[in-house]
This record gives sequence, C-alpha cells and structure tokens, in this order.
Amino acid sequence: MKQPLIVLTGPTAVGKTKASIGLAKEIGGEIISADSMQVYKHMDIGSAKISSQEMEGVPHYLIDVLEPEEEFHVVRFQQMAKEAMKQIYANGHIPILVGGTGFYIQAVLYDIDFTENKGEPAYRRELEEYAKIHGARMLHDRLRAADPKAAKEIHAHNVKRVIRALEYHHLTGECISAHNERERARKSPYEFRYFVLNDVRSRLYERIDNRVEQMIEKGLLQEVEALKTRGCKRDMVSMQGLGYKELFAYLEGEITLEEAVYQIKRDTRHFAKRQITWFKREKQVIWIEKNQLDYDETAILNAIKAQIPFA
RNA sequence: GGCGCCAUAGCCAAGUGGUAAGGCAAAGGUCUGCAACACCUCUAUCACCAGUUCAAAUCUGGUUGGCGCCU
Repeated sequence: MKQPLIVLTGPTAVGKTKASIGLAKEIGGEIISADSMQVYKHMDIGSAKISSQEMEGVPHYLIDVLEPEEEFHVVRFQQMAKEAMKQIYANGHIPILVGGTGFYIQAVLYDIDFTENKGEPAYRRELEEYAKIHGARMLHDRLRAADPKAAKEIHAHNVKRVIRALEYHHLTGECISAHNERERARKSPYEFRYFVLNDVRSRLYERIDNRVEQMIEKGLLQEVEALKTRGCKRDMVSMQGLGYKELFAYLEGEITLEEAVYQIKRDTRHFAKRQITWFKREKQVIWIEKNQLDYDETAILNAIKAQIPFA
C-alpha cells in the first residue's frame, strides 16, 4: 500500500504557513518545508520563516538546517525530504510538504531520478566560458549537434538550461530530452493530495507589498548587512533569495534603498505569478480558493480535510 | 487678461510628411541538479475638430487640458 503524503503549496504570501499548522494539528501531521530559502539559518526575516512559537509544537523539517554559505539544490532537497519522510512515517504520522518551490515538490512527489551523475565542475566551467566567448547562439548549436530534441525545447538564450543539457549528455552519454520524457511519465509512489492555496491576484499582490514593508520594518536590511559582514557573497545560492539580492545591491551602492524596496515588491509579485503558472500545469492539484471560502480559516481547513480520506 | 511651451499605451519615452522604436508595469507561458533561478510570448493608430497633401503623430487653423513667464 502506498504511503500517504500531503502537499500544501501556493504562491508566496498566500498564507500557507498558517494553514499548514492548522492542518497538521488536525490530522496528526508533521511538516517538511519545501522552501529553498527557509532551509538557511540566519535568514529569518527575508524568507518569512516560521518562528518556533508559530509552529505550535508541530515538528518541522528542513528549516534552519544549512549555513548560508552552503549550496542547496533539488537533489539535496530531495534526499533530505525523503529522509524526513522516513522519520515521520516511523513516528506514525503523515508528512505534509509545505512550501512554494514547485520544482522541489515535484522532485519528491514523483520521486524524480537525479542520481545518474555526480557533476563535473570543470566541464561546466568550460561550457560557461564557451558561452561567454562565443555567445549563447554557438553554445546552443553545440546542443543541437548533441541532442537536437533538447535544443528545440530549450531556448538558445537560456544558457543555464543549455549548459545543463550539454552537461547531462557529456556525463551520461544520453540525451536529457530522453531522460526528461521518461521522468515526465512517472507516477507518484505516494497516496497523495496536492493542495494549492490561492487567492485573487489583486489581493495577493496587496499582501505581498504589505509583507515586504513589514520585513523592512522588522529589520531585513540589518539581516542582510549581517550576512554580508559574515562574508556572504552575492553569487551564493542563498543570496539569490528575494529581498537578499536587492538589498545586497543597495549595500554595494548600485541602487537606492527606495529602488531596492520597489524591486523586492515587484520581483516577489513576479515570483508569485510564476508559481501560479507552475501549479496550473501540475496534474492532480486541488485548488483551494480563499475568496470562495470567504477567507474563513475554518472553512479553508475543512475544505482541505474533506479531500483527505486517509486522515 | 497677455505671451510662450507642451499634449504619443497604465507609467517613462523615441519618432518632426510615407503608413507608430524601446524600457517598465500588467497579462500569458516554459521549466526534471543553481528553480525566491534562468528563459520565452505579448499590448496604441499618436487629446479633440476642421483643413493642406497622393500620403499627417509629424504642416496650418481652432477647441480642450497642463506647465511656465508677464501684467
């Protein structure tokens, strides 16, 4: 029999955290964060990290487990999440995957296979160099020679993805297009329910703007300053986070504080939009529209619970 | 009251006789080892009216609105 798994996601600032606590308490769940920034210590304000008070005793995994200098990516997330799930099942509880990183959710939900290659930094660097010297077009031509199907699917300007496709081919001898096709057909090994909490766009954007203001008031700038003093560099994965990269630019004198705040709001809205696009494409998702439930927390919880037969 | 300047998409903004650049915002989308990343698609008939001309956002006259200066 398949193991149960609940996914609770939605665009940033929609209210996932709050709903997740209510849900966990009702069904005896434990929470695994599917968030690429909340894993990092010392990044509390900007990542809108849940506080221990807010956890209300519900066990949380993958929050505050890495230093900002450490690298984090899907593969690592997948490993850690699977481990956490094992623990939760051992506790006799239901894992609830909560967070806004759709890619990460997909990786554990469908147990996507990433293990085939270890990566070869030298080759990757060579490709980056090549792109810099000869341009994205030429790099894309190389991909066309190696994996024509992938070349058709990946836009030439998208250097990052082109490099990965080339790297994959170099490392495995297989086309990444073939790999993707195979993985796409995968069925989830879990008995899952995938909830997407959503709200009216204008309302969501308003919440985002307000939340950014609050972050600034709470001292986001000081948080970023501390990270900078600590030695964090802009090219670190952790410093790509919303709020961090913009304030970093401010601290280095590239933009004014006002511009930085404007950009954080704008980029966060863009992010929310991209998240929604992602969830629209995912199969078997259950949309929970807050406005249709009159923004009533109990109603939202009940709507979710009603879809969970195994709870 | 007089004189001068201006009026192009939600915002900024090119174009000064040949059939509306660009940027931002908004919207839609891609994504299978950096994903809070990276990338793609996409929005106007030029304040209004009349005239000149084969042809006007571009020239002329008027109307309306805004800005500046003067009395």
